[in-house]
Amino acid sequence: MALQAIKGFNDILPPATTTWRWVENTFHQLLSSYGFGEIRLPIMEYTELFSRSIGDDTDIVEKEMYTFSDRSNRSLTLRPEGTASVVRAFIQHGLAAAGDIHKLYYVGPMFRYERPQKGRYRQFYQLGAEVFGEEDYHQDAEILIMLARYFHVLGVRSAKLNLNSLGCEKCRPAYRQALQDFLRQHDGQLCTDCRRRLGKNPLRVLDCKRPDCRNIVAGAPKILDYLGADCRAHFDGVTRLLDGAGLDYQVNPLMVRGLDYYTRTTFEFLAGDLGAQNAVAAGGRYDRLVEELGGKATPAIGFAIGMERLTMLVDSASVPGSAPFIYLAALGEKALEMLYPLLHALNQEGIGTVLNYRQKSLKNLMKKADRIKVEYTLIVGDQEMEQGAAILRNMKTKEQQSIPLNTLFASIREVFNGHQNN
RNA sequence: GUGGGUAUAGCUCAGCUGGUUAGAGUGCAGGAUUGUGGCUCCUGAGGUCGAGGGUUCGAAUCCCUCUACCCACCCCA
Repeated sequence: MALQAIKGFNDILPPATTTWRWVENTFHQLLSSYGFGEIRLPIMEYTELFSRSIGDDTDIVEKEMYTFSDRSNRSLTLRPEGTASVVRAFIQHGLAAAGDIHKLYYVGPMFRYERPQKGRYRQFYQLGAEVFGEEDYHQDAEILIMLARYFHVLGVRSAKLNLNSLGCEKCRPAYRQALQDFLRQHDGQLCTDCRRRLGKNPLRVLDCKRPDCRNIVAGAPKILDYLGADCRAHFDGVTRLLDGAGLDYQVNPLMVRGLDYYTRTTFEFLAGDLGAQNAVAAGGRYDRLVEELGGKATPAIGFAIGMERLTMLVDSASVPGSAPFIYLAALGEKALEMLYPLLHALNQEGIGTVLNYRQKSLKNLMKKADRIKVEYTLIVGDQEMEQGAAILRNMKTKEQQSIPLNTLFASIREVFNGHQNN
C-alpha cells in the first residue's frame, strides 16, 4: 500500500497555506494590539493535567485522548486543547503570585482521537487566548468584541454569537438540582444517552440534538433564572456592553460546554455553512480552574478558535496576495549568467524576484510569468545582450521600456518603489 | 465506537443493461504566432480503472473480502 499520512492528520499545501498564514498573522496582530503576549506551549503534558482540568467524565478525557506511556512509565497525553497547558504554565511560573492581569494567547495543533469528518480532524489547529486575574465583566465583553472584530477583518460574516451564563459555584448547584428534578419526571421520554447524563452531568442533556429530548428540554428550568445577584449583574453587564458596541448576539440558555471547568459567561460563534461541526470559536469564563489545579484563586476567561473551520469560512479571494514582483526571463546562457546575481540582489532588497534556469521559448516564459501573477517581466536575450539594454514589461498595462544593462538593479528598484507608492 | 456514500489521468469527473485501442474538462509539453502572457484552435505525453479473490469466452462494469477517503451520529474548535 502506498505511504500516506495518519488518518485525520492532514497536509496543508499552497495555496491554502497562504490563507492560513494570513489568518494567523491577523490574529497575532490583533491580539498584540489588545495587549496579549504569545505563549508557546509543549505539545505533550502529563495526562493528569487534562483529566483534572477538562474533567474525568467528559468525552474528551474518556475516549478522545492520545495517551501513552513514556520509557519511565509516566502517562503522557498529546494535548487535546490549550487552556489546561496555559493554566499549568501560569501556575508553574508563579505568574499568579506576581499578581496583576495576564493576557496570553497561543497558536498550534491539538490532538483528539475522534472519527474525522467535515471540520473535525485528529490533528487540528487552534488559535486561543486566556486572561487571568480580571473578574470584571468588561473583560468578557472585550474578548467577545475583539473576536467579532477579528471575524470582520477576515471577511467572515456568517459567524453568529451565542451567549449564556453557567453561573458560579454558588448558584449552579441549585439549578442543577432543579434541572435534575425536572428531567427525572420525564425520564422515560429521554434518549438513552440523556438518561445516562442525567445522573452525572444533567446540563449536557440541554444540548442533545434529538427532537424528543429537545421537546422536553424546552420546558425545563433555565439557568439564567437561577443566577445569583452577582452572576446576574455580571451577565447583564456583558450584554449591555455588547449592545453598546452594536454587536449582534443571541442569548441561548441551552448552550452548555463540553469541558467541565467553565463558569459564568460562556459563548460560541456558530456558522451555518460549516456542516455539522458548526462552532468556529468557543470559550468562556473559568474562575475556579486555577485554584483547582493548585494555584492561587484567580478568575480567568478564554476562548479557542478552530483554524480549519475558520479558514473554510474565509474567501481565498480576500487574502492579500504575496506574489513575486518581477520575473526575470533569461533567453540563452549568457543572459542567465548575467541575471543570476540580480536574482539575489533584488530579493535581498525585498523585491520579490524569480528567474528561469531552463532554456524555454519567450512565449513559455511569459506564460509562466503570467501564472505567478508578477507585476513586471524583465526580458534579456541575445539581442538585448548585444544592444546593452533589457526590456522591462508591465504585465498589466503591457507597456515596455528599455533599460540599460548596467543600471538594471537601480532601475528596477526605482520602478518597485514607484509601484509601492501607488 | 455506529451508520451511509465514494474510490477511473497530477486535479475535478463521465463511462448506459459486462464486449475488443478506457474518455472529457483542467493542468503539463509542443505548435498555429522562427523573441512576448491571458482568449481561440490543433497536436502530444500522462492510467497496475483503490487492493486481492471469484463468476464469465470476455470485467472499470456483476459478486465477495479488505483498505482508504468523505459525510453523518456521538462529541467538539
